[in-house]
Amino acid sequence: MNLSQIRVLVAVSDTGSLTAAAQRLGLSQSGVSQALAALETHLGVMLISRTQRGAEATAIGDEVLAEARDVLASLDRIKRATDLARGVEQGRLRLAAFPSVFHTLLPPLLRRFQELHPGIEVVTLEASDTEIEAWLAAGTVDLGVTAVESYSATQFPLGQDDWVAVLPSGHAIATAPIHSVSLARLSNEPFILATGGCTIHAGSLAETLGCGLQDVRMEVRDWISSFALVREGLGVTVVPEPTLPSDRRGIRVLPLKEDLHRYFALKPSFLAQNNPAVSAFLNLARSQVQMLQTSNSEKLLV
DNA sequence: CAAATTCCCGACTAGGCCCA
DNA sequence: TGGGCCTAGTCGGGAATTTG
Repeated sequence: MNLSQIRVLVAVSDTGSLTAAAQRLGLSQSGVSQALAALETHLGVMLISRTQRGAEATAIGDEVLAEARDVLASLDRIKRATDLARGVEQGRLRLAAFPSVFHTLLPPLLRRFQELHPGIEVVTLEASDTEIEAWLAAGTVDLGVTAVESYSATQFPLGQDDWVAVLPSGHAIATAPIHSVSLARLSNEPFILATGGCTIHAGSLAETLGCGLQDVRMEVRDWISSFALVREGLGVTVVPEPTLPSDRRGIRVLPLKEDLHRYFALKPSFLAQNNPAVSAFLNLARSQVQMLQTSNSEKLLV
């Protein structure tokens, strides 16, 4: 009996098939079959029941699997301890967020993380917040940035956006001598609804305020598209302030009278709670946020 | 509609290669 | 030399398709 056979046993149990286990371990299907058979021969019991529809642990297989997982967990702890002793830090962090977060909150944090942990590979994925939630639930990613209305215990505060109104420069409100406008006032205007791949957007904010958007002319995912449509005079929109374009010709930006924010939270996958790369990233985010808070920064990381 | 055929997937065996 | 892994070939069963 050896560690390779134990890894095969756990992989077959996790994936439910010898082929999938082989793909996970980087072996051939045949190699997995032989390793498993050798383990069963050595122990004298059938651990995995093979059928045409897949493979599943027998009763005694379940008992052996519990011990096998303990063995692999111990091995991981030994590896981590020895890596630490040698000053070697390796691993991978899969991080998902929606596009606007990659343009605003994350770059300084990712840059600092790579400086502190050059041995950890960071894989970033852009998605909508519903996709991110699904990936976190499935363990497809280790960490996700989600937009929330308030923070919960399992989430880690990352930052916040202020919402602003964007109007065509020739619009009656844009030419009026005012310094702010209410979302309630804009909710009756022809509206370009931009979501940025997030379920918290001008529409949901208006619903929260009890007014709702009365005349949504178009719904777009991309913030840049919404600015182009506003510039053409097709409607007004409300967007997070960091997404505003540098070229503001043809549009006017006004703060909202309502105190509206979009909060961002770092959320780890339940499968990644013991991942040292995830712990390292959360620790860095915590220290950066505290540093900025103590310097009286209005926003956390922006 | 039921039986026959074909296709595909998953698993196993035999034989051979590589390396410590 | 033996263990670990690979490729090629084979088998069995379910699903899909064809045929009468």
